[in-house]
Formats: sequence, structure tokens, C-alpha cells
Amino acid sequence: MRSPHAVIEAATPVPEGAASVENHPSAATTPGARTRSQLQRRKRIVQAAAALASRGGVEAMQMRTVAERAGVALGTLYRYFPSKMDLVVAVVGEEIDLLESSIQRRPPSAPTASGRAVDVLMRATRGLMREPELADALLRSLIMTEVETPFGDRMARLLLRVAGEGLTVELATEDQLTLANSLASVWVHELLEMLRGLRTYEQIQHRLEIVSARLLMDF
Amino acid sequence: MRSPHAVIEAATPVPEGAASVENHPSAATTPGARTRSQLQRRKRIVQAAAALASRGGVEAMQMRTVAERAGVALGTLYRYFPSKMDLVVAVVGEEIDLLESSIQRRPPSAPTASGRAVDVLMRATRGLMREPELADALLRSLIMTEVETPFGDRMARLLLRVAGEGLTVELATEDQLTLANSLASVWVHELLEMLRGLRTYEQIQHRLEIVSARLLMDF
DNA sequence: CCGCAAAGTAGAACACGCTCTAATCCGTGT
DNA sequence: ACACGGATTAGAGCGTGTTCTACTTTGCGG
Repeated sequence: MRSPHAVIEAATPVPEGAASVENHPSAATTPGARTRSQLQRRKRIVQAAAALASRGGVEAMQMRTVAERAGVALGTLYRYFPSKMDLVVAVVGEEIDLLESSIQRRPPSAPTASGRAVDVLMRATRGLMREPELADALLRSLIMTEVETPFGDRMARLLLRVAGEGLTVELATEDQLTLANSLASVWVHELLEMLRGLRTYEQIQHRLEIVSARLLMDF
Repeated sequence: MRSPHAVIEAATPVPEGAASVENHPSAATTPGARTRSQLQRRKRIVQAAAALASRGGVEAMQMRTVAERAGVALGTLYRYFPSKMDLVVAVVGEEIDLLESSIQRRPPSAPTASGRAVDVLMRATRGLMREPELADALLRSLIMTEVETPFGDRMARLLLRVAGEGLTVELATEDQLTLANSLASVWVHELLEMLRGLRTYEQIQHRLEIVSARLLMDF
């Protein structure tokens, strides 16, 4: 409904017939040994799904349509993603990959740990909000899904990494992970409120600053 | 799947034919002038829905089944609740009322503000978890709904009330509300994780203690 | 090259949320 | 008493996620 380009689709109008033979398609959210062409197919599916979701949200991303657009039979789609939710989760995975690499490219520069965390979260917020339909769809789906998503954990580790500047995440204590994880869930909550039209960027930033200052106080 | 009684259904096997003429059926979550028999019907519907949801969760609560069990036509059900989500939200409303009054009956007694907050949250957790299927359905729906539910705010005020013992909530600063609200959203997140089988009571308690200690440190 | 299991395909079919229709019921104002 | 309008009903029907079936293609070990 809103703007016509997806954060994710970027340069991917979903090549139909003979696709270029990508080698390491960033398997991201799905391990397990696969052949090259299977990875390709998987990638095409996710791209098609993302493209569809970026306009019109989840409802525009119909399984039949995704299959068609990915040039794949419905049965095959279901072989790769046993449910629509799994597909959505995969799309989310790519989204996080993007955020992660964006952060690696241009790390936050605030002086305090808390500040850097807020920085990252606000950047993620703006990124997601570029495609409200998509963001809404993805967020809600993530929360709804029975499937265990590594979302919270990934976000927590990301936050820890930028918070404790040189900190090796492996050295983080259980409690530190808990705190980062909690900050992430507060963020998700704020995002949902924003999608409901109950928050502005400024409000979110302010609230995150307050909470982050306390949760990450001793980093 | 789990235990056979619902927190809510209590003494309500959904009277079918000639129902007793209840007078003030605790309109709770739906204002608007209605006739007596309409309120009765509405109540029967919600009860049927709750009873179904309490075993088998949302999926067991099929609109056709709810209608049948409430002794009402499908069309009528949809007249009262335009979507399944609205029905679920109504059920949630009743559940929250219960929790709130339980807390009023037996207030938390921990010495610190943070402790009392955790106390309340853990009690709510155990209450909800008595009916996991139902809790799951209700929680997710709450998060999902477009409708603005006062849930977060209600919870935040409740927490503030027990945290600052004699504190009049009206005197709370904006920032204090933010902190309480954030604690509530962390709690919701933990609940979801528990429903996914990723948390025990002990873990949740520990995590809430850590977070609460920081968020409510100066109460 | 052969055979065969795994993967893919087209499409029918099913389940369930939701909508629509035509008929009937019910209560209220005149 | 009666007519009228809104509420209710039974049931058909639609859309979309998911499953199933029968068939074909693909890739690989021997």
C-alpha cells in the first residue's frame, strides 16, 4: 500500500528462467546440506515472498502467488517451507542479515554503551519503517509463530557487540545476555506501538534511551 | 491438551436452552447500549469460546463450533464479533479482570519495589499458565490485534501501584510509566518464550528479577 | 547406459475464517 | 391488533493456507 520498494528486494526482480549460478547464497536461516540448485531455488522463493510482502503485507504474500512468482510448484514451495510462517521467518532472517551488515559497514559511534545500543535500534527502526506493511507483517508473524526463531537472541548478541565495544560476545555472562535480550523485547514492543500509530520516532528514541541506560548501565 | 478446566469457565458449562435471566452480565469489554437478551447471548458466546479455547487453544475455537456451542447461528456470532480476533480479545478482557482482582485481594509483600513487581508478575504468570493453550491464544491475540487494548498501560499502572507502595499512580512521572511499561513488555516476551517451551518458572523469575532491579531501581 | 530414489510438477481437494442470501422471528410504536 | 424494521437463522458459497495424488524429471551409484 505504501512505498513501492522493499528494503530487502533491493536489486532482485526474481530472475525466472535461467538464473545466474550463485555459489554461496547466504544460507542464513537454514543449515543442512543442500545442492547448489536447491539453494538457488530457496533463494528465489524467499525473494519472491519478500517482494510480494513488501507491497500489501502478509496477505499479498499468498502461497500460490509466491510459488508462481518463484517459478515453482505449490508442492515444492511447501517442501521448502512447511508453512507460510516458516517462509515469513526466512524473510525476517534476510532482513536481519541486512541490518547486521549495515552495522558492520557503519558502526554506531556514540560514546556510551547504552547510546550505541539505542543507535542501532533506531537505525533498525527506521529501516523497518521504510516498509510499514512488511514490518508489520514480519513482526506480528514473528511473535505469532510457534516456530522457534533465533530473532531475539540474534538481536541481543548484536546489541552486546555494539555495547561492549571490543567485547567478544562469547565472554558475555548469562545475565548480560538477559539484559540485552530484554532491551530487544522492549524495542519490539515499541515497534508494535508505532505500527499502531501510538509512537513517533522521537518518543521511541526517548523511551529506548531511558530503558537502555538502566539495562546496559555497567557496560 | 493439558488440564481440563479453564481459569475462566469456572462454573459455566454454557447453558443452552432456557438460560437464567442474568441481570448485569459484567459487560466488561464492550460498552454500548444493549438489551438484556443481547447481553446474555454475548455472554454465552464468550463463555463457549473460552471453554473451547481452554482445551486445544485457538484452533479448537472454530467459529462454527463456537456458534453451535453457544446455540447461535454463525451469522449472529459474526454480528457480535466481526472477526475471530474480536472474540479472542473479549475473552482476554475477562481474564485480565480476574488477574487484577486477585492481586487486589492478596497484595504482594516483598520488601523492595522491584521484588513486589516481580511477585505480581510471577503470580500472573502462574495464573495464566494454568491454562497454557488459552494463555497462548490470548497473549498472541493481544499482541496481534489492531485494536488498541489498554493492556500494557493497565499492567504498567498495576506494577507502579505495587512498586511504590503508597504511590498514587497519578503522580507517577512519564518516565516512571515508561519503565513500568517496559517491564511489562519484557514479561510478555518471557511468557511467550515459556509458551514456546524455552523457559521454566525459575528462569523467568530470575530474568525478571534482574531486569526489574534495574528498571525499578529508584522506587 | 540403467535403474531408482529423491525432488519437482500440475492440479484437485480439504479446512476454516468469513460473507451473503432468503426466509423467519420478535418487539415496538401507532 | 397489526405492520414494520431490525435481529436471527440455516445454509450455501468464497478465498486462501495446507494436503494429497498421480505423474514426470533429475541426479547419481554401479
